[in-house]
Amino acid sequence: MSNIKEVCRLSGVSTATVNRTLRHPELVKPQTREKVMKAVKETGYRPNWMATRFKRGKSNTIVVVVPNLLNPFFMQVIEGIEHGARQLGYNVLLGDSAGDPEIEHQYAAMALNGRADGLIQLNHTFPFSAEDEELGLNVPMISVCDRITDHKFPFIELDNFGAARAMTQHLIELGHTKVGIISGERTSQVYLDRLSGVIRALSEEDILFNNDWLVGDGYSYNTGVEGIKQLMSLDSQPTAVICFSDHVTIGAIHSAKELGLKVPDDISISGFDDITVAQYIDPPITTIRQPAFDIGNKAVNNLVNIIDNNPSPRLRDVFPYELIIRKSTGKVKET
Amino acid sequence: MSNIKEVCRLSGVSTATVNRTLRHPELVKPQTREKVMKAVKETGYRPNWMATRFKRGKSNTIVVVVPNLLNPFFMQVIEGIEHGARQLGYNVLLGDSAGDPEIEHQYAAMALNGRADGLIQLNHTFPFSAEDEELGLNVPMISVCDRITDHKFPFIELDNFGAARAMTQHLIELGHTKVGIISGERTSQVYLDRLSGVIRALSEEDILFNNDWLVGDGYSYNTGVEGIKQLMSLDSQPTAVICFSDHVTIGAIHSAKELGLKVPDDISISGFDDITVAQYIDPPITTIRQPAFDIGNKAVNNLVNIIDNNPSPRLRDVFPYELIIRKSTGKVKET
DNA sequence: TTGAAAGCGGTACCAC
DNA sequence: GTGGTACCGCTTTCAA
Repeated sequence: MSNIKEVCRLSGVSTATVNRTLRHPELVKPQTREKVMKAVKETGYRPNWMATRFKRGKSNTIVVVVPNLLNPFFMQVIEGIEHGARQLGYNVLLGDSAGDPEIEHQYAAMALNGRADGLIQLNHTFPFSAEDEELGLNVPMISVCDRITDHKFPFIELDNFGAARAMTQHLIELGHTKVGIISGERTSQVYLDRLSGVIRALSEEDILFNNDWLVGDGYSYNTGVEGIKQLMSLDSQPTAVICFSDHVTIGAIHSAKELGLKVPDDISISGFDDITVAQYIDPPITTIRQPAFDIGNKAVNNLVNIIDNNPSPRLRDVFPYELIIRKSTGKVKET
Repeated sequence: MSNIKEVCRLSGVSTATVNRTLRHPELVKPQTREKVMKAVKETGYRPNWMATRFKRGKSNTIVVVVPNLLNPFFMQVIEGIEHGARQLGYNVLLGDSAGDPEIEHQYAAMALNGRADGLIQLNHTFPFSAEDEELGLNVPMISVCDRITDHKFPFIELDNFGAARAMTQHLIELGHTKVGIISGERTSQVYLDRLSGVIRALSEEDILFNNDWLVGDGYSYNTGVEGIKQLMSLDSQPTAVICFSDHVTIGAIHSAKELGLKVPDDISISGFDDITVAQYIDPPITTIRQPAFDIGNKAVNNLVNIIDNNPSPRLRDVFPYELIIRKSTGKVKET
């Protein structure tokens, strides 16, 4: 790999001029410019990225910490991040934490030693460890899809309360009063917001929420499988079940069918996210669409603003949901 | 952010000693070591990553170029890459090319200016552009899941020929002789390998492959939807269809059902990849399992060996498939 | 066992 | 418009 001095030798100018030619060509006399460009071409010179970043004291890199790469919803958020980052001149370091706090810590630390300029966190757990407290104070950071409770970090999220409420209203309109939930992770704020959306919609119609119908604690297919088994083993069973992610819904529908139930004739099951496959499931899933790409895109933009010291005054950015009605929910069965 | 000099001041030693204490503690007198460590703690010193990498002339970073983040199969490969990279002390830069050669080129160029030490390519298109020819010569690079035809780059892939042959044999055992294909991208070597696996298995039983039954050119759900429509509009229709990815299979099953066909009673449909959702589809998909995580893991390991100048003598690494028989394939319908 | 010092390759200020 | 040069922060050689 050739360096700037090589170019100097060939073109007979100083490093300053070579640099100027490349960064501010308008300040260089055309003839000089040509000489330099010719030498650049001949040597195949490309400015050393490390040297440049080092000198400038900026990495133009952000870290994205994800709990799980296999969920298309997260990946769509990351698509949005990646797309935005590229447009803003940033690179994306992928940090698959697999839920391990130690790994999260490693990735988070990258923002402390100049490896990265900022951090996007797709989890709701923070600080990752006690030592990470300093992160929050010193590192541009933003939380997506979930809020970090009790900490003052900017975050971007769906109107989870409204979405859950709308889904519940949809079920009530279909005649359901016995509404169950297969929840996502209980430790998250998202869980609380969605739960209260459901309860609110029910209470607006004077329907009482039955706590026995609240099961599940995760986002996997198996959460749905087990959730349905659990709900269907109860003496009094819900006629409709809201799952907190489409993966859970897919597991739940599968499980319901295995128990001999017809969806939606015997039981209505709805989802969250509207991942692409939702429409190809049998029956196609009624769900809440999240603008995942836009959320990711907004996240980088806000993050880069923080990095550039133009932080948005607001801590919270909320995106609207969209209720997508398909075939996995239907009128309540007459009994 | 404090630097090494700060630590020098506080501990009263030279930069050399501070550095040694951190990198080769055994060479430093215990008392000195303590002094230094105390100063490190007090200042919260972390060696500047950019400076270190710059000085060492190595980025410890690899770029992964993916055509599509929404396919769980790719993502599982990337999980394997990420996991292996972390263990080897490397970071992963995510390059979502979205199939755009210009973007691929941008990411590929990172390996030419010291931004990254190497490149893993999950596509089969290369060179991305004419200028990228130099990449192949100068940059540690490895191709995964697909082979770059006509270029001498190391690659890692499934035994696609064997897998397609095994799947076809499975269908033949079920009595099928009319076997159709909904193909993945036709420009890829994977396509050719799988196609010839199917044809071979058929010819071994003296069954002729009908070219009208070869449709499709992609990996999306919609490829499957359209593929089935196309096959079912023929005068003579296949009784079994092999899809080249599970996404395609999911679309195909959905489409078949919409046409009023029962799977597998009226038509058998099989897949490739064994992504997690395959088992939750109705009917659960008969498919070829690819050891995606291991493939990714192997890829980084090989790549890092190349980076370290210990390239494996072999250009090709093949992983074994596993035939997973579920319910989307069944005995041929008597007519 | 420790310290002095020469870089790594660009960048950008300042002088001409 | 151009060139000389100090410097970013760390690493490592060499000498003490």
